[in-house]
Amino acid sequence: MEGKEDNSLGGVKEIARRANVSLGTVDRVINNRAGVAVKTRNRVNAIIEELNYQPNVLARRLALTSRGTLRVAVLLPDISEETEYWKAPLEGINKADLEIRQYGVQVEHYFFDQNVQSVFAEQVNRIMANAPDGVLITPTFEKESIALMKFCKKKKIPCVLMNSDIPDQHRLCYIGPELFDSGYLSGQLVHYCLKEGQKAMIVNIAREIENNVAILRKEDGFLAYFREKLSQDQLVHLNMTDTGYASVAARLTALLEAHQQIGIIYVTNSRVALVAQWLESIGRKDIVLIGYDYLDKNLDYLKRGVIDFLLCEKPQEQGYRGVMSLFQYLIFSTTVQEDYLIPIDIVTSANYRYYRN
Amino acid sequence: MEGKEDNSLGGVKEIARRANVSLGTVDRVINNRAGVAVKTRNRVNAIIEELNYQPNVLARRLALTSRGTLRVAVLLPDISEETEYWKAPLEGINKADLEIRQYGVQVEHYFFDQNVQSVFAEQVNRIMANAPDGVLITPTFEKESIALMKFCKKKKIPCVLMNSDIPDQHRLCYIGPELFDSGYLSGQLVHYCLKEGQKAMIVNIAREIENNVAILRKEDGFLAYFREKLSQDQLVHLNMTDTGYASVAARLTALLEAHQQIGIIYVTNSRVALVAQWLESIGRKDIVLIGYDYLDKNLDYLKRGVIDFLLCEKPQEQGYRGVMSLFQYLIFSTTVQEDYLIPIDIVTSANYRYYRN
DNA sequence: TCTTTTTTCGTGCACGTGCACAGGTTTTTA
DNA sequence: TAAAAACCTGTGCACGTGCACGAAAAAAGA
Repeated sequence: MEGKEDNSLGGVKEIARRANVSLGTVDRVINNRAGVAVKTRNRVNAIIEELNYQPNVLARRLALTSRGTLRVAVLLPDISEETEYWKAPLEGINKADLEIRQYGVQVEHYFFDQNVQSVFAEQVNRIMANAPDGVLITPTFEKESIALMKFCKKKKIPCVLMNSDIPDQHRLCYIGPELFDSGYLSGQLVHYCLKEGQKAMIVNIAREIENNVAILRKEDGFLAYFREKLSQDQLVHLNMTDTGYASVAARLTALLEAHQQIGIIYVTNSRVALVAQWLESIGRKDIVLIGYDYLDKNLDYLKRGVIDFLLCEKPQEQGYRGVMSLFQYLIFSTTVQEDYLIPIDIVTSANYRYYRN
Repeated sequence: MEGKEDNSLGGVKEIARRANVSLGTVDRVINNRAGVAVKTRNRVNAIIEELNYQPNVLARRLALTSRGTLRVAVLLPDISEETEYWKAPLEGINKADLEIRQYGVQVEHYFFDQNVQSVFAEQVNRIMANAPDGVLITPTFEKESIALMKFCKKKKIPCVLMNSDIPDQHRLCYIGPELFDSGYLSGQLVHYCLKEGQKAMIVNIAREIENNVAILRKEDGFLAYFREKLSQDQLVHLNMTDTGYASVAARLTALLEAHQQIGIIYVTNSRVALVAQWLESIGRKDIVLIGYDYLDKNLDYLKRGVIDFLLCEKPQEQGYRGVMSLFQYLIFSTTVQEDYLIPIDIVTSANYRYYRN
C-alpha cells in the first residue's frame, strides 16, 4: 500500500533545501531563465527529476494574477433566427469565459454575417490590430482565415479552429466533427431504415452550397456509403439555395410527386425543420426524416415524431473546449495538444432528454 | 462595450474596504462563522451581493493545503475477464485521482466480487471503520449499500452512487444512466430496423437476472415500447443464467429453429459478444444485433458488422465525474448538486472512432 | 592590485484566502 | 463601581509560486 515515494509532497522549497540553493535559483531553473551556473542547474535538475516535481498550478496562476490579464479573441457567426445554431457554441464560450475570468483571462467577441464575406475580412483585420494573446475562429471563409493563421504564426499567437477545419496550416488544434463520417453514418442509418422498394432523398438547403465545406463533406460521406452498400438509383438529389419555406415546400412537393417511393429524407444541416414542417403539413409522418442539430425547433419535431434522427456534434462543448484549450495552453503551457474530434451523436425521441449539447 | 461593472476584480479586500471592516470579519461572514454582529454581517453581505463576489478557488484551496489531506473511498466490482466493463469506470476514477491529488485529496480503492455478497458486506465494514471524508459506490447489493448510506448520513460523509441508483436514501448524487429509457430506445431502434414479417428477440444473459436492477429496468423500457408501438407477438423472450458460450449457443440455435422469422436480437448487457460469436459462427450477419458497452471485444464485432448497434453510457466518465463531484463538494463546498443522468449513446461502425467512453 | 563588468545567487514582496490569536468593546455579575 | 464574562473585531502568518531588486562572487580590464 505504501509503495513508492509520494510525489505530491515537497515543492520548490524542498528542492532548494536538498540542492542547498535558494528558492530564486530553483525558480530560474524551472522556468528556464538565464543567470544560473551550469553546474548548479544540473544539480537542481537532477533533484527535480528525483522528486518527480510537478508545479502546483493553483499557486502558479495565483502568482501570475498580478501580471495582468490575457486576452482571447473569438470569431464566430452572429446569431439570427436562421442561424440559431450558433447560439450553442457561444454559450459554451461564455461558460468558459466565466470560469477562467478570475484566473486573469478574458474573452473578446467578434461576430460576422455568414453571407457577407467582407465583414469577415474586416473582423479579421480588427483582430490582427488588437493583437490578442490567443485566437479562436470558425473558418467560414478560407482565404481570410488563412491570412489570420499566418499572422498568428508570425506573432506566435496560438490559434484554434472550430466547427470546420483547414488542416494544412499552422494551428494549435482543431475542435469539431469529422464531417465525412457524419455523412457516412447517415447513409448507414438510412440503410437500416429503408424498407423494401423504397428510395431515399438527400437534401441540401443553403444559400451557398458549393462553398460550404461542411455540407460538401457530409454529402461526400453519404454518397460513399451508397456506393459501397446500396445502389445509386435508390437515391434522389435535391439542392435548394432559396431557404424560404414556400419555395422549399414547392420543390419538395414536386419531387415527391415524381418519386413516390421515397421513404427517407436526409437533410444535411439544421434546416431539417423546414422539411419537417412540410412533412407535417402534408401528413406524412411515415417518411423517416434525418437531420442535424439539437435546436429547439428541431426538437419539437423530434418529440412529435416528424423528425426521426438528429445528428448532433455538441456545439456548446465545441465552444467551451475551444476556449479552454487556449486557456490551458496560455496558463499551463500545455504544449502537446491533439486535435479534438467531437463524437457524432444520434439523438432520437427516446434519448434526447439526456443529451448534453 | 464597457457596460456593467466587471465582477472579477476585487476580492475580499475590496469588500473589507467598502464595508469599512477588516479582512477577518469579511472572512467570517463568507464562511458563515460565528462572532460577528448582525448589523455588520448584513452590511458585508449586502456588499458581497452588490459586487457579485465569487471566491477565488485557487487561493482558497491553496490556503487549505496546510490542513492536511482528505480521503475518498471508492467501492466497485473488481475486473475479471468476464466483467471487463469495470475497467472503464476505474480508469475514470484514476484519472480524477491524478488530477486532484495535488490538491490534497486521495482516493482509496475497495473491490468486491459481484457474485459474492459477503465480500461486499465486508468491504462496506472496512470503509466504515476507516471513516473516509467521502464515499463513491456502485450499489450492487441493496441491503449493505443502504447500511453504508445510513452510516454516511449519520457521520455527514457525502456519498455518491454510480451506475445504478437507490433513490429514496440520503445521498449526495447519482451518476449514471436512466436505464428504463435505455431499453425504450432499444425498442425504438428495433422498430426502425424491423422489416416486413420479421420478429425480434430480447436476450438476458446473467447469473442472477431477477436481482439485477439494471437488466430489469432495461427490459421494462423495451417492453413498454413494444406495448406502445408494436405487437407482443412480434417478440421472443430468452433468459440465460448459464453464461458459458456452449450453453448460450445451444439455446440460441434451438430458439432460432423455432422462430425462423427472427431478424433482430437485443441483448440487455455487454454479453452481446457471446451472441455475436454465435451469429458469426452460423454465418448470419443479416440479423441485426443490438447490445451494450464499448468493450474491445464488442468493438471487434461492431467493426466486422456482426454487432450493429452498441448502446453506451460513458462508464469512464461516470467514474471520473463520481470522484470529481465529491472533490467539488469537499473542496469548494458546492452544496447544490443535482443527479447527473448520463446520455445514452448509440455507437455504430460509422461513428465508434469518435466516441469518448 | 584595484576597479569595472559580468555572472550568479539570495531576499522580499505579491497573489487571495483560511485560521489562530490577541486586542478591544459591550454586557453581565458580584 | 469594579471585575468577569461574553461578544465582536483586527492582525499576522501560512499556502506555493513568479518576479524584481540588490548583493555577492567571479571574471575581465587597467
